[in-house]
Amino acid sequence: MSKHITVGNDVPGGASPARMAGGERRSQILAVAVSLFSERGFRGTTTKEIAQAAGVSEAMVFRHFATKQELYAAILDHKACSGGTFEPAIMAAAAFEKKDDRAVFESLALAALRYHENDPEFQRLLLHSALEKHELAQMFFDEFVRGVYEFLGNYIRERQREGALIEIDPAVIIRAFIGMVMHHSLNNNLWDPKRRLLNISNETAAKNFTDILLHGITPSPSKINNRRASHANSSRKK
Amino acid sequence: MSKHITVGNDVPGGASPARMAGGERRSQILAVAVSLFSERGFRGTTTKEIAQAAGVSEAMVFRHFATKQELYAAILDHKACSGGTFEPAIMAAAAFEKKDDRAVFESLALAALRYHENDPEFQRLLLHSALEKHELAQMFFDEFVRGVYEFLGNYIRERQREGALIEIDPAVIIRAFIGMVMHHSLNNNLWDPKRRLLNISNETAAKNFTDILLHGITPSPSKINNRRASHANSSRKK
DNA sequence: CAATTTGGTAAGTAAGTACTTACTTTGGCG
DNA sequence: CGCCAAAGTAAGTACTTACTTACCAAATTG
Repeated sequence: MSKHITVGNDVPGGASPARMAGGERRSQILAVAVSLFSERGFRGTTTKEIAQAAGVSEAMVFRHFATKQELYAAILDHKACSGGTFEPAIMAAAAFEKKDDRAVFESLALAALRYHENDPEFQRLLLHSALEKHELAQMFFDEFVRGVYEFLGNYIRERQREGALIEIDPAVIIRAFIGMVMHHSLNNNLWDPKRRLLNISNETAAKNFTDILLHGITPSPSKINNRRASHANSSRKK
Repeated sequence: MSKHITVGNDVPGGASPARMAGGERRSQILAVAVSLFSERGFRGTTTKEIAQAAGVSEAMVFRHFATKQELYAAILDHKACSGGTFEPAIMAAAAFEKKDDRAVFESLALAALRYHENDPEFQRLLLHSALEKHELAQMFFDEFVRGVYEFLGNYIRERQREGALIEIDPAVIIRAFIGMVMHHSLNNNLWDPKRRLLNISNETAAKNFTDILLHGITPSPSKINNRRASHANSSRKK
């Protein structure tokens, strides 16, 4: 009889007249909307474009999401909460306990760099919503970024008490380090996707940023004989 | 037929119903457009809003700027070229010649921080145009940012040859430092204008970022007795 | 097989949108 | 003053946008 056709819904190119189950279609619309919103922003994306990209009529979009705003909210919600934000605290937990400063910062940087490389839409989406003053962008900042500052701040304060780190306002240290990492991601995703100014792997970036944070760029006398051999840094290959 | 009621052309603010000279009105329209575009982006701002904000009819906007695009281009042009971009090379020229690394980086950071504080619209405008993939944002990046990388890169390479700086890819150093500074400005202007996470003066920020860049955050053995006394780090206050 | 629900569409609508046209006012200058 | 160019406007135009309405068809169920 009627075989339950699990429609191998191949959207791209070949017009699939596929009739999807409700939830499926909904999440498919969400997915294409994510990429369009991140590309063009909320105001720059039309519901017609979303419908076309999903391969359905505009009316279908509005069956699943009452308004364009609701669709946008669903996306930010999904991205900021369920989808992920990569929980750096957990990833570096081991390093935290061992008080291995290098590992703490390097693994944190690497996680962030990898996350943004794999999901560049996220950064664009967040920037768009911040510029458009969407409340959900503020919410993300308040919850997630603040959490990072508190967690890392506590770690730094402890290490300062132990004399392992010098006495600079921990918030400044965090801002400096997150600045290196996020600015680098922003360059890769937004300003210089061709990597013309700087083309290094995430691993190299994380290592170098951590080096700079921990030791600076001036030679410390006690370590002159201890300088690292490898740099293999191939920027500016144009 | 035509009941030409001359609606007393008064602007709500009790402003002048003035009839302006051409150039004046043009730059006034430009000014209000800057603030609207930076607030809502190109697509998010209507020509009607611009006209209303300038206190004239829409037709006047199109007399001065043939299209909305042209108006936008004029703005970016003005902002990126004549208006300013603060030419850091010149500002730090003395420090460059003296090879005073601290002064070079600190004055550069301070200039950038001050510039963005005085003209936060610029950063928003640039971000908007980058997200919207306006060619002029790319042009700004190619010309200005690339220039900074080349200029600073040459300086760093020279200092590395002299043994005053360690051998890290200069582009990485520049990215790291610009990252600290720009990310801090972005936080102040976009994410956390209330400075809840970190509230420091531009001077303190420039000094601390330079400290971190040059010496890192771990105590260098040879300088233990030489640790700075003052930090007065007062984040999170007020 | 009807009956009913559910995925889907074509063709609207009202309110924008960038941009134009045809016209009126104003100020300066001989 | 008279006149004319420039500053200004009201009221369009052609098109797009978010969102609706009315209808269809393919499953699922009894």
